[in-house]
Amino acid sequence: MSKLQDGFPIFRVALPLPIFRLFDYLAPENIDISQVKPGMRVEVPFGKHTKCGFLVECVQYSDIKTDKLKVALRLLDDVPLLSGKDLKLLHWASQYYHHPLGEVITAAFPVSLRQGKVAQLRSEKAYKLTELGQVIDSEKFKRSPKQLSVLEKFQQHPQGLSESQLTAWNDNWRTSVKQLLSKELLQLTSDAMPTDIKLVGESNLICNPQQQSAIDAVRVGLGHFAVFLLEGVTGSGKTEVYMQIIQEVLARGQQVLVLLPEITLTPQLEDRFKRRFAIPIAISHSKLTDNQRQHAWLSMRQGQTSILLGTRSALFTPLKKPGLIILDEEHDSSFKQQEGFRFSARDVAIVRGKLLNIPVLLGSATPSLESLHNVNKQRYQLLHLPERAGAAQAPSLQLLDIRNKRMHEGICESLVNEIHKTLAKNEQVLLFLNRRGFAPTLICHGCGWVARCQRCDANLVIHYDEQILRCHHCGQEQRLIRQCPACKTGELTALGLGTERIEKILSELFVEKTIVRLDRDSTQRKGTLEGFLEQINQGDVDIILGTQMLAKGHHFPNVTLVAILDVDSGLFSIDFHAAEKMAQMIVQVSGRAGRAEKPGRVIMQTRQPEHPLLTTLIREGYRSFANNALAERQAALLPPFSYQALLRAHAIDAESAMTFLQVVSESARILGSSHTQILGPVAAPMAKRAGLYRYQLLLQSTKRQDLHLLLDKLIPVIEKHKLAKKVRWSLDVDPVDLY
DNA sequence: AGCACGCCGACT
DNA sequence: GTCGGCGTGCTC
Repeated sequence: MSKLQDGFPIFRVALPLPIFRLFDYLAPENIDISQVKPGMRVEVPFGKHTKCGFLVECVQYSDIKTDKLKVALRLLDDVPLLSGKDLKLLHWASQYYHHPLGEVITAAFPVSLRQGKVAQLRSEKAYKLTELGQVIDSEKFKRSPKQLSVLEKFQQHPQGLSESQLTAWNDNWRTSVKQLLSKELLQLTSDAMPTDIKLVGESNLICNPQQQSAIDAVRVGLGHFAVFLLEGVTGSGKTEVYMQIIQEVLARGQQVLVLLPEITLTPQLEDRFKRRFAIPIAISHSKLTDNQRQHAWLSMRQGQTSILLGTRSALFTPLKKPGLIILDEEHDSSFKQQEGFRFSARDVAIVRGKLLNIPVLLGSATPSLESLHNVNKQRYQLLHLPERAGAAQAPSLQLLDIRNKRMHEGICESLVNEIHKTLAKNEQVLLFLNRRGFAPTLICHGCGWVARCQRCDANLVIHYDEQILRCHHCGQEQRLIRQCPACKTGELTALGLGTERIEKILSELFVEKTIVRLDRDSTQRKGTLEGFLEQINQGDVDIILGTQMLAKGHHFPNVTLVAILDVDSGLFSIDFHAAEKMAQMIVQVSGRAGRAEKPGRVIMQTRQPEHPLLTTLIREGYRSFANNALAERQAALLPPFSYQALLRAHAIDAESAMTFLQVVSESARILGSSHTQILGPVAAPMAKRAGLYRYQLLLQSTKRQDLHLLLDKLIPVIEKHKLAKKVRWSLDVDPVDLY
């Protein structure tokens, strides 16, 4: 215990470590303590090395003996990079998700700032032609077409081009520009930014009354906290609503944060925003370089950019003048971070909106049950858009009972006929199967041997194209074998269906037709997806086949028939979220099809035509389904009518993972209130994965406060446990995947 | 997390 | 006799 003389304060510092403690340091000498503010980055000695931490507070006392305290090396910022409100948000998140503060704060910063680099917005370089460059003759560049195209680009822009303009034109400009600089055909220019970019954006579309009232509702709400749930199917004009509200926020001189679940969706929205708003738009997602993300982060912090479009990790970007947070496709589980700091970007966005006192706009065609529940509780305001803008009709959903029907390897004969009819009308067909590869099982017809992954409790998936067997859980691969390793004589058979196999079947059934398969395997190379989409929209494709990828974002106006080949696989899951996800998937896939004059049809192959989930969804729509599902959750006291936290543990041996959780569960039973339930520990649904044995303990309570108090008490027990290092454990508050 | 310390098996 | 395996404990 040490008290120091006045004016000799102690820094309490959060370090990016997986431990819950803060670390105390003596303030550096010769420092003006009145200028020191929480949130500033501090460089501190730590063990053998030095680390970049975050100042949490300045105090006069420390529980650490004075001789043990080290002196902080230096402050890295003149002013905190995060506002007091954003720091408060991070403190809240650390407490709510029971994750160490240092790691939570780290998550809010771009990589280079985490490492203690100077937070300076690097000004962009710009280039223009030299005099020599202006008179170059193209003959000399026959063998370097890339350089020639760069030169030609510059000839069209004599004032010069900035780095971001070049990137917008062509991602791979750097090498050519470098070469042209050394040939003295290009030069750096410090002239003002070229002004030949289009300054006037497209004008607003005319809205229908529902769109207009949604816009008005949020507009009126600007300037204070409120949550709006914009419910509107694909084609109902959600984006137009977003853009008109954004326009209003911009007019007030404020900034907008727009979050999307996936990277693949950003370019489309970016395009539409760029056409509408004649201002720079910052983009932030994990496929960008650290520098690009830092640039977006700093330019929002300094108020140089007013719109940020990003994924989950962009949620914590500081905003100089926050005006609105939009979270599109709010039901999407990608908003939940699934490792490390397991936060829900949707839920944290709402808390952020509350702290910043600005509205949060959630959008979806298939709102999550949580959000609908919050609407019912009048915590969120519902804004409903009509089925589809204009004359377009909602696609019709129908079940195709395939029991005892003649099948062409997974495709029912009557579906084959429907596909023929659709193609005959020169319309496109979309087939959905959420399983990639050729077949999920390789089995011996002679002895029943099945190809299993050595490291996981899973079968190996046949990838016929690549002639390999691959585990979809750990990625392990081996050559596709031809002989049964067990009996050496039996015939090896591919059991079950994957997209690769369906593609083969389709090419046999529809010989003359062009078929495109879109899944993780077929679109691995950068740009292939874009290429396929272009091909599809030009009408060069007859049948589109794919996985989950197809369910998001992309719209195919000439598709009039959508078939979901295996709808049953989502109906029988141990995870209570499965039904909700299945219904959302069906509606999202069906939203890919059709337009005004050509309404779409959705056919779902099933062996469960009476299943209440399917029948409710089809006869009464998503909202009825959701109401039923909520009633079921309420009866079973499942979320959102109770609160959950899942403690996962994995280890090389099953024994230590299990013992660890047993010890924790015993403490939990003692420490919990009468409103908390401790379920387990049990083996995870896939008990062995990537060579590790996995167990889990579910904590549940009808009172959120009780659950969190229990977790507060449990964390020290977990940390102190001697197996805590051997067993890898993680705590997931509000889990969305019970796997 | 990263690193040091420390105590037990197969090797020059 | 040592080198190194990873179990344990500490970092202000």
